[in-house]
Amino acid sequence: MSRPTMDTVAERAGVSRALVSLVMNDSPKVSDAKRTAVLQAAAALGYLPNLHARSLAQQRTKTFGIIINDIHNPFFAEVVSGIEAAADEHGFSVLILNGGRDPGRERRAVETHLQFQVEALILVGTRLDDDELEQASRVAPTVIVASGPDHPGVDTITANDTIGAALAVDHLVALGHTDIVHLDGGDNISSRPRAAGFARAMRAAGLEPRVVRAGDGEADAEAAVVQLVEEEAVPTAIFAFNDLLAAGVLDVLESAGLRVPDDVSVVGYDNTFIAQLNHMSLTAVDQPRRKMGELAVQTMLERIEDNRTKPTNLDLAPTLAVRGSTGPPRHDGTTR
Amino acid sequence: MSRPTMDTVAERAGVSRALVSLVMNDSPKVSDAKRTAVLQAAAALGYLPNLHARSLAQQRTKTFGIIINDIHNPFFAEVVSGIEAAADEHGFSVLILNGGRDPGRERRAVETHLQFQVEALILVGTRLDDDELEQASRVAPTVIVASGPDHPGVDTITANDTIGAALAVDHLVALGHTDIVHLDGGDNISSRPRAAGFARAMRAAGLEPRVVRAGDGEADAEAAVVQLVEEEAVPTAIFAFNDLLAAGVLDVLESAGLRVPDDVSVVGYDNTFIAQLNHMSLTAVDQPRRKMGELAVQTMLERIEDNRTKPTNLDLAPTLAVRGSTGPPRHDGTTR
DNA sequence: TTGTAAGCGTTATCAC
DNA sequence: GTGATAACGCTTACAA
Repeated sequence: MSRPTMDTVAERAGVSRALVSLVMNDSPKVSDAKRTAVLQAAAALGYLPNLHARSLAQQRTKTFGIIINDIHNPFFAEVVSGIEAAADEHGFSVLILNGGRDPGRERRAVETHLQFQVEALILVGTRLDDDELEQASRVAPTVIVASGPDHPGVDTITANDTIGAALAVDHLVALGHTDIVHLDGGDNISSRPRAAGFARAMRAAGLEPRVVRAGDGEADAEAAVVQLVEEEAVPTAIFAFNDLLAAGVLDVLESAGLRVPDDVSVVGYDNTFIAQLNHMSLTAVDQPRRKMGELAVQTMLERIEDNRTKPTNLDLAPTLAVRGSTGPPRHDGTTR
Repeated sequence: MSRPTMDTVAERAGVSRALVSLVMNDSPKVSDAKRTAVLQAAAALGYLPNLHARSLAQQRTKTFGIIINDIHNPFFAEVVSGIEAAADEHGFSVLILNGGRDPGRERRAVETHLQFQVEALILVGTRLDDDELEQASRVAPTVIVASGPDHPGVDTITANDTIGAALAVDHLVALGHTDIVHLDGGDNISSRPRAAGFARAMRAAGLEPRVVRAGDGEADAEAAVVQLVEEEAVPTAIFAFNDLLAAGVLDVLESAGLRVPDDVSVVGYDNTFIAQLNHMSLTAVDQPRRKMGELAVQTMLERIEDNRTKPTNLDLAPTLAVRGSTGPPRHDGTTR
């Protein structure tokens, strides 16, 4: 099962190894006769170049290292698609490692990527702290995607949480809601900025912001909503940290005998395919995920090829996808 | 930004490069004094071994190449988790490439993996045909996961579709259903065996199987269900090819004014988190995804380390997760 | 226990 | 156009 090498091909084609190398990298300065001879030999042997040897000799890998915080989250999958498309276009390969929501594992993933000599790191939804990020960025250009804008030293691609939250609030206010609660993301890295954006938008509308701690999973909805019900403080609208949490909210409200959107309107965040499922039909803030992936690549390319050194911080504008989970409040702000 | 090499470390620690290598692979035959000297030098320099150089010298990579057919499908993510865990346990790394539902892209991914000298290929939900699979398996041990059992030459890990379909049918029959329709998976590679399992289970129960062509996405439900409604042939229960399709079914039934499970019971396949969302509450056949991933690794290990040569074909037993989308039929088999 | 040196499969720099 | 030959960074006999 030992694979053929350039020498094998060279011998079979009756040429030197260097010639084979030239053919493989389709150099113009090689005669047609030899070229076809080499290609034939290679095909016959099923020759595939050894990337390790090439990287070593070339002193570059044309490879990006991606780390996704959670392979299960559909939000990240779309970012990765954007990265892959853009990388491909520029002749770069992409290595994906799964952070598994675990900082320790993510740390090891960074190390693995660096050992593979990737030319840049793209961290999607990272759990690493600023020190670690800064350290990594000293070894290879590093960009973080979708993890809040405030990380000194590294490049960042984000979608503005303040604007996103305002989009949700304004939509609800326009429908006539005045009693709106935000269920926050708990420990999630984006929890704070999103909640801050909510508070700000509410105040701008002359309303008092109410924030209840929740989390970033479906299961985190229950405690929060139950608390609201028990305190008889159910609002006419709920703005959830993300789609998954919103899905949980939908469910708990239903069990409590409250109808969406008749009794309570619900807004999610991310606009993943969960929101898009017609059965959920969730109004949600949309982050331009693919675009974010593409920009991450572009940002890294600027570092590698045009050796930019000044940090980039791109903050994109989210949009709102309006669906069936929001409507005008039934009464004038009191729960039934 | 040029990174330190073993020579840099050796020089700094005042030893030979070979000694550094021994330390890095923590060989027992090196004095404590030199060991700490080397480790200190390495740490001070931020030394990271170059994996390409190592692979080249060692003539092995201790790496598996995974290709997932669709990074967006939550079913595959779980299989990958199982693979990662098992690989990790045996000191193997894992490289993930995304097939993107596109055979051409998957073909290139196989090639990339082979160029990286992976020691085995794990194809999750592949779209390649038997010829291509056989060809790949001649270069590196290859196992396919979750793509139907009939692929000569390569190892396979599957969950039995016949049993899975029977689980669904028997559950519905036990509830009293006699009029059950299967919406199949269209072009999906698992469509045929699953439909065959359905037909078989129905006949075993003395019932006539009805199969309607659909697909493997949410959007594929509409045409199929609309057809049933228009022909006034709506059954009391629908067994969908997968969860996504079932989600679509739920939605279309709802728009048509039919209640689940009162008017129609619905069963999905895969038991992804979509089924588990309480708002969907979908009864679904469950495949042991993690286990399948673990077994894939084990199967490859047997080839690599114990040089097994006989093909393995593991066919696991699915189970049924019963939820709110199934219940007894309202009437005696006629639609209202 | 440590060092020397050959070799892994490429690419790149020269001569020819 | 083509072919030697020296890197690339590491491992691994074999010597010392």
